[in-house]
Amino acid sequence: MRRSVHKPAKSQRRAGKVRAALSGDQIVREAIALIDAEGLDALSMRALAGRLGVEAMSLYHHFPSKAALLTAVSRAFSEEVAGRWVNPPKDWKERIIALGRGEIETILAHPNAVLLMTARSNPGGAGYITIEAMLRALSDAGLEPKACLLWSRSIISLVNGVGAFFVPLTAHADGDPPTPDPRLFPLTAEALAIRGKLSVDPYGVMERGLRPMLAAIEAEVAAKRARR
Amino acid sequence: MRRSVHKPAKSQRRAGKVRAALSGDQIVREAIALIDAEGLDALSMRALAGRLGVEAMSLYHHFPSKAALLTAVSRAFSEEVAGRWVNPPKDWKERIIALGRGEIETILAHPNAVLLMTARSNPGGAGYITIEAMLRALSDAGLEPKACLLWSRSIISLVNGVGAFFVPLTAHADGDPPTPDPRLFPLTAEALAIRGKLSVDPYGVMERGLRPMLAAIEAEVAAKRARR
DNA sequence: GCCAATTATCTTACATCGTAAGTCCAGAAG
DNA sequence: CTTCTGGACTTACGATGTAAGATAATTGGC
Repeated sequence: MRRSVHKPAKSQRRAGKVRAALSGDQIVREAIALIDAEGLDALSMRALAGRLGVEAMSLYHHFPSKAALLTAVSRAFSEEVAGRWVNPPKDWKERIIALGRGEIETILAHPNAVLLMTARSNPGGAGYITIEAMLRALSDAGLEPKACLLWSRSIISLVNGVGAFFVPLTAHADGDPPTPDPRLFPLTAEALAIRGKLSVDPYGVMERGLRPMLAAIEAEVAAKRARR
Repeated sequence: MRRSVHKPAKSQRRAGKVRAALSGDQIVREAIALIDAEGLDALSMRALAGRLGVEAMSLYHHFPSKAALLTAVSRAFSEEVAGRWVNPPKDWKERIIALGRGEIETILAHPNAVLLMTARSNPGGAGYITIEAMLRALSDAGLEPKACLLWSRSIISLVNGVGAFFVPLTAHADGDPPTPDPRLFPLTAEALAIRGKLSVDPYGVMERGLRPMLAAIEAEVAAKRARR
């Protein structure tokens, strides 16, 4: 038994020719491909390794646990959102709307990952780009840090919720077929009936929900300035 | 010693004829207790059965699958929201705010179940009460069904997001400790620092985000009426 | 009260999951 | 070359959801 070194790899050789068969990025890419193709539940360490032509345990040399892998995947999605955010508008309101659009685009591009994207708020690393951009926009609006935090949360929730609404429902493989009784819940039944054939622009829906909030923020800042 | 860590049923059988008297409602109640006490991940069929003095497979006579059980749990939470919604206000805006308050109260009462409550939208059965109430309020506001559906989604997302924000973060045992680099993401780092010591009223935050949306709905209805 | 039918529970078993521990090999360093 | 070492492989374990069937408790008919 030798002394165990046990250190999460930070090596990252800068020798430009190392042809590592497996890299963290490659694993994350393949994980996303698997999720897109077969759903979040299909992402097991063995299945993912199989796609990479490798055994399951090999993945643990790049991520300490499956949870860490999922965090990395979530971070990759955040980066994708940031990537869609090309030449951000100067006006902070338009900037926030553009951010929201990128978020929804990414959700719709990876419908099977919607839970990952909406449930994990702290992706770490480069995943903070979008959060920082959001806070920056709110800060530019004139809010102080605490208000930035609270409003950002409201905005992100709204955007994610609208995005999630527009991913095609998964035909609920789980649980029940819970169609509401039209006599007890007439409006709900009608809403569910429309639900499928709804042809509206997700970004328009987001914007209609978002603009009133942005206007309220503007008014809040103006009011505080006037009071001072 | 491979088995029989617990076997209460057998002793009961020996002692007499007292049976576990298992019912769907009781299972759901115990599931909620387990989630509240030990978290969502701790809810396994065996653990739940153990709490009920029963074997795991017995649960399958009341629910066809674990997913169905979770749906039933989610429905129970919806019913709890409805239960908090005593004497609803006349004004549709106040009614929506009251609904949102009940939702957040329920989320905060069951912090470990926040994912269940926010991710499952179709609880079925009596769980539709709150959705129906929300749609009814929007309908009273003067919106037509399609607009009701879209706006309800925005409102629910906002409310759930604000509620989820205020559940104490679980120090997420999984994944990474993703503190952002303050040089790259100064605002994010600051926000995370405030995050813990934030003392604000969740309901106030919700209301501040919600009222602008409700005002926008009112304006939308008024505009359409004027146009006609 | 007794027996058959029904219902709810238990037993056993299996495939799959995440992952701990240890083995093995190829390439870099001396 | 030899040695070191990092990454991939093998094996194994406990936990999970649940299918299939055995078994016990309850109920309804007489």
